[in-house]
Amino acid sequence: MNYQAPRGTYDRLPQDSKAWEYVIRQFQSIVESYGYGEISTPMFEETELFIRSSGDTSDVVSKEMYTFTDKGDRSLTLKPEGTAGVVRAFNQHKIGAQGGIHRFWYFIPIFRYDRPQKGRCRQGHQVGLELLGSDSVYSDAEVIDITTKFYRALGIDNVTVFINSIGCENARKQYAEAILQHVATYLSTKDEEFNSKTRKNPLRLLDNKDPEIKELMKSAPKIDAYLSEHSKDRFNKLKQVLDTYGINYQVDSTLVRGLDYYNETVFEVTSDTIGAQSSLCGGGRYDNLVKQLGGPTTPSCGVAMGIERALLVMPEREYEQYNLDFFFVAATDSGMNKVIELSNKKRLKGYRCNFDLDFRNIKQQMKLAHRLNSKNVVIIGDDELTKSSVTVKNMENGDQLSISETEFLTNDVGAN
RNA sequence: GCGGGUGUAGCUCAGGGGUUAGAGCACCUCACUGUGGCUGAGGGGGCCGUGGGUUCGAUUCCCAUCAUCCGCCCCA
Repeated sequence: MNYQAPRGTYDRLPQDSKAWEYVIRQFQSIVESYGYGEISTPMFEETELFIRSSGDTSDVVSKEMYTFTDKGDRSLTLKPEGTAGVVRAFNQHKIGAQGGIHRFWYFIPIFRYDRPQKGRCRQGHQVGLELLGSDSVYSDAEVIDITTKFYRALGIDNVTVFINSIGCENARKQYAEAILQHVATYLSTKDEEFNSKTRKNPLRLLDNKDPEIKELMKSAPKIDAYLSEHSKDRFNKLKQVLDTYGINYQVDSTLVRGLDYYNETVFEVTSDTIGAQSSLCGGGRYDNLVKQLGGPTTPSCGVAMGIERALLVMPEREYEQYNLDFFFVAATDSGMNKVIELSNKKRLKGYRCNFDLDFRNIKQQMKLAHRLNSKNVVIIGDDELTKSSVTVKNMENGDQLSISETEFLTNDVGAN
């Protein structure tokens, strides 16, 4: 029997990890420059948590969750998104009890039972951040600013953020009603499944790709008309602040989010180069979620960015070519002890060192050094042993020099 | 969950109802017993995804299944 990774999952091998680590490092250094701290929550939570936060009509909850019952008969779910866990931890540890603003970042796997496709896996990975405790438009702007900085750091040019305001819950209800009225005649021609799906979340019609629906939605009412004065002012202020930041954005009044907890500002960055899964990240405000999950009133916003998708659109870049600084070669058996001694001393100084565990002949050892991409080879044979010296060979240009052992250990010869 | 494409060597891919299934790259050995890459010569490697059917005979045709890719859907 040959085993393979479960459908929709993949192994990340060392050669893929350079790009991966680069992405994570960029994210981390950006969010840390804004004072965000890492939060790590369990990979699974009570199923109820996700149903309460994302909403039981969302596809994520209704058909994509990895839910299981443990031996204590608890219903648990591998997390399909990051926000719910952070908010749960925030409430559990009473972090918001004294008020104030709290900034978290995370890097997590997410699990969704869905048909695998380009940019879509059953175990995906996200980096994200949550800014809890501020209802200021400056908090929206900060999150959007970090998002654009992140993509720019990855070399993804001309990042455009699509933004929209979906207002407060009340406005959304009224607007949803208006949409339903607008499509009433059309709905009467469709089957029951489509009808019930549409009635549950009418706003999804806005970004539907069906040409017929697209045409129909052109004449549909716009959300602006249903926004409260407060929401409108807020959205206008946000646009001004984004201008101040110099952020490239575009208002898209059809932009809605699939998870129920969002309100007011929502945003997304897309790419047309990765096929159907064009969304690189999604975020927005969730002013009621903390309270809804049992905490204090805590207006908040956040964003989650898909790592797999970022990697798809990211331009190729050169990563460091060498995996080792020194590969030690023992020309004869008597050199082996010295090889171990010197490689360990160099390792303690932070150099990446290795040698042939099988101690084959010098030619084989050289080949191995080459294959392991070592910057230098250090040759230790009988000559070197009697002179207490080493021969250092630069593997790029083939230059070779003989230096004393002490000089080799104290100098940074061959380091660069 | 629905539709379409593809599964042949480690990788990229040819091929084709009939002895022993190919190429390029990679790998190993030797030329080269204290020196990798370059060159030359040689070599190892395959249940042709899996299960069933048709057939004298299937890796090739048919069905199923699994995986993978693309689209729908959904979303990151």
